[in-house]
Amino acid sequence: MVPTTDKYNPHELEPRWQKYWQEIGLLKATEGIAVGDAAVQAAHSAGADSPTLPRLEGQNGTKKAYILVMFPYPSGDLHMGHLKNYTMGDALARFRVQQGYSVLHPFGWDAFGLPAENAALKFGVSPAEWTFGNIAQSKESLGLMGIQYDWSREVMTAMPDYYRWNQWIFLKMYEKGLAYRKKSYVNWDPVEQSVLANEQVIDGRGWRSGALVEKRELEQWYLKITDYAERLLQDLDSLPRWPEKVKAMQRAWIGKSTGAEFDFAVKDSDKKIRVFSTRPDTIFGATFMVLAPEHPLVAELVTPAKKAEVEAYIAATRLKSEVDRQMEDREKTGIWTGAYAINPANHKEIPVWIADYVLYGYGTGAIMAVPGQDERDWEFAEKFGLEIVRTVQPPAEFSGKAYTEDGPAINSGFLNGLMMEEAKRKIIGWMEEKGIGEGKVNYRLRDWLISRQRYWGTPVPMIHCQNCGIVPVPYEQLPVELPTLRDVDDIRPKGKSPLAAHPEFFETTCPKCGGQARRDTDTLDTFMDSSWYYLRYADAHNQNLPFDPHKANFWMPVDQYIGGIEHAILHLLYSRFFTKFLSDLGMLEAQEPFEGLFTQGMVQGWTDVGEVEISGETIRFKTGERRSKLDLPETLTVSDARRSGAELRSAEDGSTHFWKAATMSKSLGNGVMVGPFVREQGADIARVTILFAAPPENEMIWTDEGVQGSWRFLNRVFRRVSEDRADLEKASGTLDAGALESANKALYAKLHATLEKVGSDIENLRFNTAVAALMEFLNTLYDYRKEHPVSPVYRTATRYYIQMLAPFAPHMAEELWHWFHSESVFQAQWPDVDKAALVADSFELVVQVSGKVRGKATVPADAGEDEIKRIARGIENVKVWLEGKQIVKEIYVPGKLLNIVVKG
RNA sequence: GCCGGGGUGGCGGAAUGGUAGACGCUACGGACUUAAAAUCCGUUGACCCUAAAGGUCGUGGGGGUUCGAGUCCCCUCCCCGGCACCA
Repeated sequence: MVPTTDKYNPHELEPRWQKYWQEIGLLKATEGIAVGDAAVQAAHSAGADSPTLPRLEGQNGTKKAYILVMFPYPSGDLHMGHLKNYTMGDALARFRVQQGYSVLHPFGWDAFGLPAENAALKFGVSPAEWTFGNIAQSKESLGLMGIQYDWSREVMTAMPDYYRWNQWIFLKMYEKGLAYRKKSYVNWDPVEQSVLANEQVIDGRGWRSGALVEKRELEQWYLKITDYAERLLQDLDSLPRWPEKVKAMQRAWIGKSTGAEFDFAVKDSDKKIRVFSTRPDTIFGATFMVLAPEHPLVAELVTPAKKAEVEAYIAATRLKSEVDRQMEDREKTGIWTGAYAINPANHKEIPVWIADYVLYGYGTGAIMAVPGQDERDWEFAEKFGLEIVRTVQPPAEFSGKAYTEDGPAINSGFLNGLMMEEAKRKIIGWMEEKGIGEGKVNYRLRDWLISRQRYWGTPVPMIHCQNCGIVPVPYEQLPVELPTLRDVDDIRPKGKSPLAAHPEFFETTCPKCGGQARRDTDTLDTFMDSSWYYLRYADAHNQNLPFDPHKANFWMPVDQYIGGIEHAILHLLYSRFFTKFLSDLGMLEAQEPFEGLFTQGMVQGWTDVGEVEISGETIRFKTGERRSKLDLPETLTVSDARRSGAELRSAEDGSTHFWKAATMSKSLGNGVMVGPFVREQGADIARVTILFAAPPENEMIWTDEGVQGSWRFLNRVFRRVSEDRADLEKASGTLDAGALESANKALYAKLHATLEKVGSDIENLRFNTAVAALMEFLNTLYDYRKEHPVSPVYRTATRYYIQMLAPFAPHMAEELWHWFHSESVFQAQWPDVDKAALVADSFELVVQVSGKVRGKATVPADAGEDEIKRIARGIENVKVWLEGKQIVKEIYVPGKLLNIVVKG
């Protein structure tokens, strides 16, 4: 017998039930078999009191639910901000368990990466030790919150039995021609001392270090994600349960544009300049050309007279960082090469310029400039006095410069009079006929630069042999293990991989010729680790493959993925790419990894930004550290502060401090830490606070008042059940839903309405309204008990109530459930909604006169329209408003409302 | 500039075209207490008028569709997020 108590005491009951869930393996996932079925059946055959039949069709008929939260970088002690998405995932997973689904709710660690290296450098511990320490701490916090995972499937990317499959996948990609090496200008992060992929450079800065990236010409490994560009774009349309925002960002990143690629001959030369344009129809208006300064043709085209100037410009461009190039406020610069090209459409000679507004990395690195139809070209032409010819007729009222919309072609020879689309078709046909070009689709997406010059990652499984060139490590030799480096100086970034200083690692023999060879000393981008971890959960201990396709096919796709918006492109795009690749390999049926995606809002905490001085309307900060972290100016006005939601509070020493809600973070030190909070207040209180305070996609502010509210609510639940306990334990007849009267009938109806709402709200992750419905129904239970004894309906209501509470406050629900039942509340089937109960036998009729509410009456549900009208006209106030008026028409909405439209 | 999402009480926020403001927080009043806390009960969009009732206005602003609009359509302002010389 499980011990029970009669006073709500989270500290006592929470650890007890956490232990119990571990013992019964509540979230142990099993392919194709409903979790807990055996236990449920045993409980039932033992005659346990349960409102519904157990789910017996588990073996083959059970639906699966794969609930996944983005696995974290192991960062040690967790605060409430970390816990929000885990709490959401846990509530959803528990709900699916209650519904009898086969649930996979796993957890793991994105354990490779720079923070561990940085910590190693700072504290002199090995990255592995630091990581393991953090994992232990984080796990403890998760446990304290009662968040349950199938820990038997825990994944840790820094373990050889995980990253060997990174290497395996990399080799498969190499076999398929999707992993390749090339020399190119790459993004170099001077702080991380490593290269970065395009996606990892935000506004010209490293996504993690924030350092301005430099361009370096290096030979690196790439993954050919561009081969999948079209599918990555198209399949976004197959994801209705993704936020529009994320899909829009991915579409923009892929950046598909349709146009043509074609050649311009160079005057007095056999060279050709190839350009890409989305508006080939405007070719007659091409009055000059522009090449990117890096374009290789520049050196060949430049005339001797212009050589010095052009070279100076190229040199100046090279000195500018990406950010500089953008910060110049778009003032166009450029220089004429002295050369001319021939416009193939009208055979005019047009000058060839170079300018840094043309990017070498996109299209062909050269453009035909059509100032009449392109704002940038117009600006350039205006500045340098180049010819402007309109080739699309703007509407009469048009007063701008370049006209970029549709219209009939003019000054365009055989295209004249055609609208844009038609003109495009015709000119592309003409180009193809003449052999100077063809229709072309271009993508902004670049291949994924995957090698990194850092230690704490997966070694690239490649061998460089003087005789044979690049040779892949044979599959049977995997994993290529990362050597344990103990000396901090061995780890320190030096501009090339730390592994390059370790002959014991890189010295090897060539698998092909057996001669002396050298291992690749770079490591793989850690985003590779997270691109397929969700598949490893399906089969976490497979020694022969990354995962068994059968198991992956059972669980995939992930039904609900929950995580932060910061991965809208990075992780989510890479994962979609990997899923498609593995699917092409025949490893997986799913074309998309995540069927439902939810991006949760941040958790904010009230933060003391620092002491301020106030003179009149002006607030001046006396301290600066937190202020600058929050991007606040040194002085601001009182009204601006108020408008931003900030508060001025007096400190104990009499000074005034500036307080503001800010995202909880380690660096601000404003996080409500899980351990201390749960020990003082309780896990269920924290869970309810997180889930109720705001819609989950919004940011929420963690406040003491919110915590108070959760405490009050849970106490009221506990008190209600506890006060009725003795009566509820007594047998009190059976519930006959069809024979209920008045208050009992109303309670039953409200119960089922709540049941339906809570169920659909959880499915749609609207936890805040689900909790609100539970609060509302609790008020109903209190109201009922003021006037009525514990009855069969009330017993059922209480029982369902505990079940409905369970996803949110699982510890309390389990406690209360065990007062009356011997199995877990999560093993009792979620009740079915009695649809008949939702049909009331009377309703409150709203009577409007000309659209304004003038009266209400309770009427029988089966009242006919004529009777409704009669009742409505009998209402005193309605009579007053109808007095002396002529009824024009009456609109009756059955079960709801009657609108009497009058005139006069 | 372009794209995506928003604008509802003092606050967080509810509302399949059908009673706007559910639920909670705050505040105020009351009960309990020697007192405080906790708890419980009540009030809490603005305004008018009440003995009871009732009425007017109200979802950023302006127009429209409709018997009826927070919700649909057009215009406009503002806020948040993303992208931004991508030819």
